[in-house]
Amino acid sequence: MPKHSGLTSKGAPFRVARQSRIFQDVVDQIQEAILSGEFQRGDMLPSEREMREIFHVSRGTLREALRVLEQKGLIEIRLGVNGGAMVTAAIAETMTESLGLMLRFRKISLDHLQEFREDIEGIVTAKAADRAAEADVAVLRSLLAEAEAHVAGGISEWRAFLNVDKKFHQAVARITGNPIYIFIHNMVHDNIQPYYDTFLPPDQERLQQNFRDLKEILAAVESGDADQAGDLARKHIWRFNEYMTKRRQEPQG
Amino acid sequence: MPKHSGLTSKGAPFRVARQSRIFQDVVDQIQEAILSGEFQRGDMLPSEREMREIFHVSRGTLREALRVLEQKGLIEIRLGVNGGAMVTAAIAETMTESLGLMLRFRKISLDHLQEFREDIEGIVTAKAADRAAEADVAVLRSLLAEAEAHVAGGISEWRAFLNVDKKFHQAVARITGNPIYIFIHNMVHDNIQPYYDTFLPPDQERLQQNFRDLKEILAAVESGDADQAGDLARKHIWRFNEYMTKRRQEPQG
DNA sequence: CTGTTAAAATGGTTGGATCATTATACGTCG
DNA sequence: CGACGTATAATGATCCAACCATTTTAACAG
Repeated sequence: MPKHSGLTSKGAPFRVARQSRIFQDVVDQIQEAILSGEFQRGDMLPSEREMREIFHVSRGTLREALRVLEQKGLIEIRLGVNGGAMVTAAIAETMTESLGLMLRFRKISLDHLQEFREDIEGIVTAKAADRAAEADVAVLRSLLAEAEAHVAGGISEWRAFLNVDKKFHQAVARITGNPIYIFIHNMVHDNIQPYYDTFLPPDQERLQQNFRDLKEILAAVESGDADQAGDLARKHIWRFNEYMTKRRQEPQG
Repeated sequence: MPKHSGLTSKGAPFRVARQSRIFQDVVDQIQEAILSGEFQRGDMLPSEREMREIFHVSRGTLREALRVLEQKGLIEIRLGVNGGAMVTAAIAETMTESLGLMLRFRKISLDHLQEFREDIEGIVTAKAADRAAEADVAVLRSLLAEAEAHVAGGISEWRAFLNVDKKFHQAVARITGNPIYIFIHNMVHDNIQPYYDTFLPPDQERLQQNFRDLKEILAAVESGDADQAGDLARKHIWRFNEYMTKRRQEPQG
């Protein structure tokens, strides 16, 4: 059971009524202050010794509250003079970490994640094809040119190419205009990437294949053909997944 | 920046090298013990006073570590004798909470979430139509019958109907065989539900419409028509979103 | 002006004491 | 004997006061 969801879910009119847990009250108050905009991203919370007096709690209790807020991705704590708790908004990062935990916990497998990634990439790309303005397409063209340069450089620029590839897909996600797709896309990508790094050795043929994929995807987006753009994106991811899966099972043989 | 992702992402071979933070070391050790299976779900960690001696840290430091693990969804702490830190695996719940934070933080809007939900529901249902075995269909049929009974009961059973509706969609997600879809589906649902409760008053006509939707979706799944199943599911969600959006803007005038 | 050093602010850690909660064992009374 | 209250002990929650470690800033020496 989550300690408290954003709104009282389930229609149940009662809360768990757990008194105790003073630090939770501190967490709630600070969280509200942040969410209400009273503290903006980048603002510093008062020092621990000040807040200790404000809330009338011991420093230990206050620090437990700060640990929770830090883990939620709402604040970041730095050391030294002028240090302290700074408001951040790294919620997406904590979700990425949670997905990583699920993977390591075997609640989901890499295969599952790969399947999901195909779908997300397909949907996102299809939507992008529907909604892309000329300026958006220009961004993609620019990234494609960058990628082409790295292809010319051969496998020595493999990593640089992958970096541009990531930027390309991020740019596509951004075109949808819906930040959830950007979040989900990054979350999945960041958790799959380490496996690519481990099991996908640099390879000239795959470098070129990848580039051709991007080129075709861009063409489909340009022409506004959502269905084809989606299909191409799915196949693009699928190819990589397929190859990685093979490589992943070879070594263990 | 996330304190540490599941694997060293980005290919950067270095860590941030922050010494300090003894509690982080404790967090890492306990987390590893849990992820490695040394502690299974339901197991109890030693008491604070025991762990204080094991790790050679003060109780305050240890408690900060436990707070972090609790917030991560890895443990749950209960009070009283026989209380203590119990290993749980409520990672999905923390992600649901994080999505709620994003909503409240205005990093994403309800409209964005609704769009995403249409896509997820469409994909999931299409996949279910592809993969449903006879036993799976039987479960859906049973749920549909349950729903029908509540429809007959009229709007007084509105909430009961919604409950079955949720179960139906969850069952569909389960048919995909991919736990990510279940997670994502629940995460989105649980964050949207409160808005439905607030802005969608019970209504006989909508109750029947909803039931008809489920019936059609089941039929599509039964016949294995993935495309139609996906379309129906999308439209099903879309209709509700559309209506809610209208109602949501009326009161504000 | 530059490099070094001292001071101060701030988070991090410690130890010990006490309070609050709760399962369990015990005992009392019907 | 059984139901109900009560004492007990284990465990987390909180507090307090001191001290350590890190880092910025200012003062200072050359």
